Amino acid sequence: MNSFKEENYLKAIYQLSVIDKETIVSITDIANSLALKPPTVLEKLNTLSTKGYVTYNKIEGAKLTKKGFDIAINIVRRHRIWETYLYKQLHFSWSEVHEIAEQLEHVNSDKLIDKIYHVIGSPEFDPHGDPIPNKQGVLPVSDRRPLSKSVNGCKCVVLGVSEHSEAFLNHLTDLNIVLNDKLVVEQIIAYDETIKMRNKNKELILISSKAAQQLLVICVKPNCGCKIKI
Amino acid sequence: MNSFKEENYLKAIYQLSVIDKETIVSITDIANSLALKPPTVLEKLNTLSTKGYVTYNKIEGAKLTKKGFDIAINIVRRHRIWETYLYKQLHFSWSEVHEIAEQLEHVNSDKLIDKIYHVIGSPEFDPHGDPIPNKQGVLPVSDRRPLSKSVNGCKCVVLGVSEHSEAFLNHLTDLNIVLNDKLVVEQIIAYDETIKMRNKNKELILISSKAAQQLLVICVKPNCGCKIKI
DNA sequence: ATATATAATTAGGAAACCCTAATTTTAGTA
DNA sequence: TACTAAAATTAGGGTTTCCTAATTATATAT
Repeated sequence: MNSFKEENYLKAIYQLSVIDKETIVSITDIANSLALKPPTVLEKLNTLSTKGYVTYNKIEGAKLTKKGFDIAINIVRRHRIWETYLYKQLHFSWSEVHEIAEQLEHVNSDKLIDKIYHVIGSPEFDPHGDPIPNKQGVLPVSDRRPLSKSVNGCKCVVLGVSEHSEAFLNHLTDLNIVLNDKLVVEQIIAYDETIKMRNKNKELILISSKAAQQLLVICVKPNCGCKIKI
Repeated sequence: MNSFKEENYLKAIYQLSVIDKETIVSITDIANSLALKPPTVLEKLNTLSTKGYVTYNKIEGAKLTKKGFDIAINIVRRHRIWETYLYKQLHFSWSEVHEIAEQLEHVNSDKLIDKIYHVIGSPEFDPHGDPIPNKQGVLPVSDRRPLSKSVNGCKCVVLGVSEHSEAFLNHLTDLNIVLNDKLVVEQIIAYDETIKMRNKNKELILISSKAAQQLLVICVKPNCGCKIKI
């Protein structure tokens, strides 16, 4: 019975809180993320608060309650399932998928989600490498981590990205990095932490620290020395 | 740029005007069909009118302009395509399909509709026998007509229904009438126009005039004498 | 023709959502 | 510490969407 708008508020708060567990979710953050103005957000936060979906105060910022979290994580689940379905089943490109999923995620039918989730093979991660929460809202665990946390000699596979901007995705294309690529880290340049690595065709790739922080990989061998905690 | 709500108004006006070309679409009709109150509808009709989607006055009722018609018919197109997709591709039952399609029809992506329409084989009619408008909003022609317009001895095939109520669909199930059944009309009882007919298993079926008006069929042989204009 | 339903309209108001323009806090810096 | 920039909040207002209650038309039926 909760609206499109409310779902988007809860999703935004969830997504802002996931970026960094410590920092508080401020009104300004939410306003920026939803393209609204702070007073609008404050007002809505108060009603969401009376409805028991969030708690809010200046010191702690906005926090989802269990009730609010359940809704938010479910929207995220729907979004990632739809994205995967559009990509794998209807052959959309990754750049097209997000916008349509933003609409489809609000279609309220658990049975529909169950069916399309089954069709795509009930995966734990979407093609971007983002984890798909299960029905209980629990995210699958994985050892994926930013490429930036690598050590020399590490062999890893590209699982996804943590930034979805057009600019970043295009940059990866330019660098000739694609999903499921195997990369071997040759050197991490001490001065600016640029990473020198080779892909499966032994081509040399240089990637900046900034970009490496947004590229998610998994080590081929466990306990290879990389800092696997994301 | 037109909202969910506006789309539903335009669709409602379209659907009410299709039932009977002559009768005017009144405020009360629209209010009933959308579960709203007359003043609400009147107000909206005025804004839809200034926006150029409808014309309205007490004598002629609400009428779609070309602009309004184009939107309405497109929603109908999306709805019927989604219903067919849910039924044929995701194996929903017909009773479940409508409610979900009511939501999906508002998802704004022509490319998505194109894709799923292609997947279901670009049919001209949905499994209920309802015609699917093409992109230009033109309905496919067909010789389907109500069973009630039959003549004795007519052989026809069940194509669909013009009433989608639970009660009517259950009644058909009770009568053991299913889509694509071939029926042979044996007698139309003069007094109350009850139709006596047999299905492919030669079982005798009696159907009231009221129900026969809602059951859409097509004659197996053209020019068999039935009044084919719907 | 007149009384009585039914439909349309007007009036007025509430809630949801969103804004700008102050004002007040809070935090960061000279 | 005092000043300033940034963030939060308050005040007040606009639009949309929906309502109830009252009024005016329009049919319908006796």
